[in-house]
Amino acid sequence: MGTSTQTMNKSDLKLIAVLERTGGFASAQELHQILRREGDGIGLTTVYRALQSLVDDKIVDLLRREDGEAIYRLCGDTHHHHLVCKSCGDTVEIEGGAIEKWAKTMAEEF
Amino acid sequence: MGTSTQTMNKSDLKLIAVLERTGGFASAQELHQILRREGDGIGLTTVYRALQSLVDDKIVDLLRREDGEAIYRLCGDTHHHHLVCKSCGDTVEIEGGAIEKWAKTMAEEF
DNA sequence: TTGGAAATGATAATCATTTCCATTTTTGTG
DNA sequence: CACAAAAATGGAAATGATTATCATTTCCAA
Repeated sequence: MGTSTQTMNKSDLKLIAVLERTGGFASAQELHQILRREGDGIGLTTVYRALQSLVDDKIVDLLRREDGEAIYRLCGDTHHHHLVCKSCGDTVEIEGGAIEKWAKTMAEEF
Repeated sequence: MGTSTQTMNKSDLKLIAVLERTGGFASAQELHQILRREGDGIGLTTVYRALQSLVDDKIVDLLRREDGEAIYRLCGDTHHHHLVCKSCGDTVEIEGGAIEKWAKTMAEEF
């Protein structure tokens, strides 16, 4: 299933570079367009493959837009937490500061 | 955009009934199959429309499977919380007990 | 009964993601 | 360097969920 190789190829590095440059979230399609616009003839298939392996290697986080489209961003872009829902298995990131403030609020109630 | 009408039609009621009967999450496709299997000739389009309006009226929660497929369940099926990510706007439900236990853990650290 | 609005559902269109597969690039080795 | 095997690449087709269209049917008030 996953192609978790520990080895980083040219495409992986390209994707990391774009994600660094753009910062924040971007979909596979968007990342592909950006690279194309910059003159890189990388194929959409390769973009999907690279993102997949980066996610497998926990170098990139995968989350979802409201419409279900997958969006990616570099792990460690900001201090954040992963919340995994016990019932549906879905994972979401929460920006660090916000959740800790919230935790503090909760702490007062308990 | 949203067809939030406050008025409940036959299809809406059918969908609520299936969701009650099955409990838990189900995708539009699954709900459609279940109804079909039970002899109801309801169309897939209608299932999507009914679910959409139930979500608009906050009668049904919409979440996502890992692969991005939309899944639905009756609001109030279980005690749960909505966590809204500040950065991406995504919303996820967390089962009540789990998050409160977690909050308790966090409380100890603060 | 009747006219119009709402509902329905089959079909086609859309769009992200995957699969296939043939071709190119890299890599290890003598 | 040369060459074979392995890995990477990308275009095209396939897939699958969701949405848009549109002709037909159901509802209901006058």
